[in-house]
Order: sequence, then C-alpha cells, then structure tokens
Amino acid sequence: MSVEEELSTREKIILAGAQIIVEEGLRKFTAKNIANKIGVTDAAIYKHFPSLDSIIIEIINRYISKCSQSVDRAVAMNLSTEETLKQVMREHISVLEETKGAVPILCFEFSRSGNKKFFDILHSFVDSYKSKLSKILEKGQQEGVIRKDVNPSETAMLFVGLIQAKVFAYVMERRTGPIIANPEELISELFYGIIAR
Amino acid sequence: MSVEEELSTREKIILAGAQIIVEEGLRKFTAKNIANKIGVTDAAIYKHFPSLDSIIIEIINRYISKCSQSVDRAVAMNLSTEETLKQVMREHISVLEETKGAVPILCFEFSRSGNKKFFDILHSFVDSYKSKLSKILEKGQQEGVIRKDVNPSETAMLFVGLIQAKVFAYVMERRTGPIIANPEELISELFYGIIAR
DNA sequence: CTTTACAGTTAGCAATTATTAACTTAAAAT
DNA sequence: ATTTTAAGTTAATAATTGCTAACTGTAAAG
Repeated sequence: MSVEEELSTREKIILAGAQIIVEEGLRKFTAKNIANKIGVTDAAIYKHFPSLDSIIIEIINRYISKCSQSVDRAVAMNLSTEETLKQVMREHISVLEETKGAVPILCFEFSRSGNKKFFDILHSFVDSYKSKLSKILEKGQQEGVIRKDVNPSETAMLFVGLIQAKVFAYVMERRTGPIIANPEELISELFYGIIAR
Repeated sequence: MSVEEELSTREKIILAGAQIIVEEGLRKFTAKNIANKIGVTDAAIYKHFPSLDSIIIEIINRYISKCSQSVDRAVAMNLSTEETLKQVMREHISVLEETKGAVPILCFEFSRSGNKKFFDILHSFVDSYKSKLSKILEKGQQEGVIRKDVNPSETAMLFVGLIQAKVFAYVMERRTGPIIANPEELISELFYGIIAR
C-alpha cells in the first residue's frame, strides 16, 4: 500500500512474467529472466509455481478475465445499442491501458505456441467474447443502427484486433504514456469512417 | 517451374524460416526446426547463412519490401485521393494474401524482440509508410474528402492496424483460405464506418 | 525453547541451443 | 583426369534452458 513494496513474490512473478512476454516476447520468458527481474534466483521461482507453464496459465487467466468482463460491464449499463458498442470500446481501451496491452499480445503469442492447454483457454475466451459482441451488433442491425452489410462476427473480431494494432503502433514508435491517446477519435473512426460527410 | 521442385536450399531456408515464425512464433525459430522442415541437418543451414540472425534479416527485408511498394503502386495509378486510398488498402490486402500474413506477424514479433538491428529495419519501414500515407490523407483533408478531425498519422497506422486485426482473427481462429474474405467490405468499413446512414 | 514450514540459496542434471570443425561426396572447372 | 568447390554430413563445443536436490536461515506455532 506504500509506494510500491510488499507484493508477494508469487505476485511479482506473475507481473514480471507478463511484462516479459508483452515487451520482449515468449522467447525471453525464462525462469532466469523472471527471477532477475524480481531479484531472486531462478530456483526460487519453483517454490511458487510447479513449472513455467503454470505461470503462463495464471497470466492468461488473470488478464483474460479482466477483458471478458469488459463487454458485460458495457451491457450492464443499459444504453442504446450504439452507445453500448461505444462503451464496449471504451471499456476495452481502459483494460488495455491497465494491462499495458497484455491481452492481445498474449492471445497472439499463445494462439501460435502449439500448446493445446493455452490455446483452449484463449479460444474459449475469444469465442464467448465474439458471440456476446455479435449479438449486440445483430441487434443493432435489426434496429437499423448498424449497417446491414457488415458481418457481425467479423466486426466483433475487428474490435479486439484494432486494439492490438494500437499496441503495435505504440511499440513501433517507442511512445510512452497511454497507448491510445485519443480513444474517442478511434471510436469515431471505426463507427463513422474516415470519409467526410 | 514445374509443380514445385528446384528451389535452392537458401530459398527453402527463408521460406521455411518465415513459415515457422508466422505459424509457431520466434521461440520455434531454431536451426534444427528449419532444417527438419526442408530435409537437411541443422549444420547445413550454416553453409548458406552465417547465423540465424542473418536469416531473419533476410526474411524481414524481403517481406517488408514487398509491402513498402504497395503504397507506391497505388499512387502510381493516378486516381482521385479517395480512390488512391482505397487502392492502397487493396494493394495491401493483396500483399497480405501473397505473403500469407507474414508482414504483420513479423512486425509484431520483431518490434518486441529487443534486437536493435531488426527493430531499426522495421522502424524505418513503418516511418516511411506512415509519412507517404499521411501526405495522401492530408491532401484528402484539404480537398474536403477526408474528415478534418482525424489525425493523418494516426489514421495511416489505422490502415496497417485494420489489416493486423484481420490477421489476428485469422490466426486466433485457425482459419484457412484467404485472410480477408471480403476486401471491399473491410475497405468500406474503414471509409464509411459501421454505422448506418 | 524447540520444532516446523517457508522461502530462499547453491550446485547440478539432462536436454536443447547456436555454432564450428573435420570429413564426404558429387558435380563443375581446369 | 585431376582439382576445386559447393553442399551436405557427423561430431563436438560452450552456453542456456527447465527443473530438482540438498542445504540454510528465519519466523511463526507448539
């Protein structure tokens, strides 16, 4: 509760591990690198986790669940369909800032890692996310708010994907501070396009 | 020229290496994995490249240069500003399909790899891409075709971002076939938004 | 006061990695 | 016909990896 101290080592492992995956990639996710980052030896890691994989499982579950809730929170606000969708984006962006872009990166890394356990967790997250968002989009289409010619399921994925792309831009330009400087601009572009009316 | 045979081993190394990075991630990019894929031993790799890093450099340069040219090709067609921008997206999508999504994934991997040489190549690519596209967008704003309240540089990155988002969905859902099933739908979403008019 | 459990250490193992060296072989160049 | 070269092999290297075992100190529980 003071400036920074007194996170348990277990907690530090998870945070350091996630940071390594996000900032340096899976290849640098090693017991030694994690241990160095928190000031212990690599063997100490195994006092808190049975394996490196189990750390990954914990990281995925923890970050993914933050993201899962974002759609539910937006829906719970009982807004118009258009505002609900905008709110989904806002919630998303706020999770993104909070987790420093971890979720899309974790998804992307582990969807290709060949580890079935990781993939299954991620896949079921993406599936449920997509179906929730698709339903909102379909409702919007019935109400005439959303263009009838957009594919709800594809567009749902576009919501997550766009955010991942923002992380890429952020990293590539070595920016600091918030990943998405102007959330409303991004939302507006996605919703109304870039063409003047 | 026949069905498939007679690529040089050097060429096979580059193709297999890129495929591994794209489909399985940097962690699996090892001499042994590449060698297995093309039916030689790991030591044979070093007859063609001095190091694994040099393979990566070649992969990045090769795929990135294909992508760099896409804006130039679109500009060379001398279309209206709006059509030029749409054509940029089309060119982009066609490079994407041709390279099986490699560029965005390579960018994703190497933007975080911590290797300065890799990062620099990518950075200068993104920089030049962004400035070319920004200029077109600014021209569009002066002509009143593009919304004045969008940031040209951010929007340039949105062009890449949308495509990355599609690759993200493609990978996450382990799809096969074209990455972007309906290019004109995506282009239309970017230009006119998802909201009905 | 002693015991126990926890959280760390050092040391080490077996596997894997990037890379090199020494050898083979077949084809091209002389 | 011989030499050279290219492109492969096997075998070895040093470093790094995930993980375990055996040890140490400290603080709470009895």
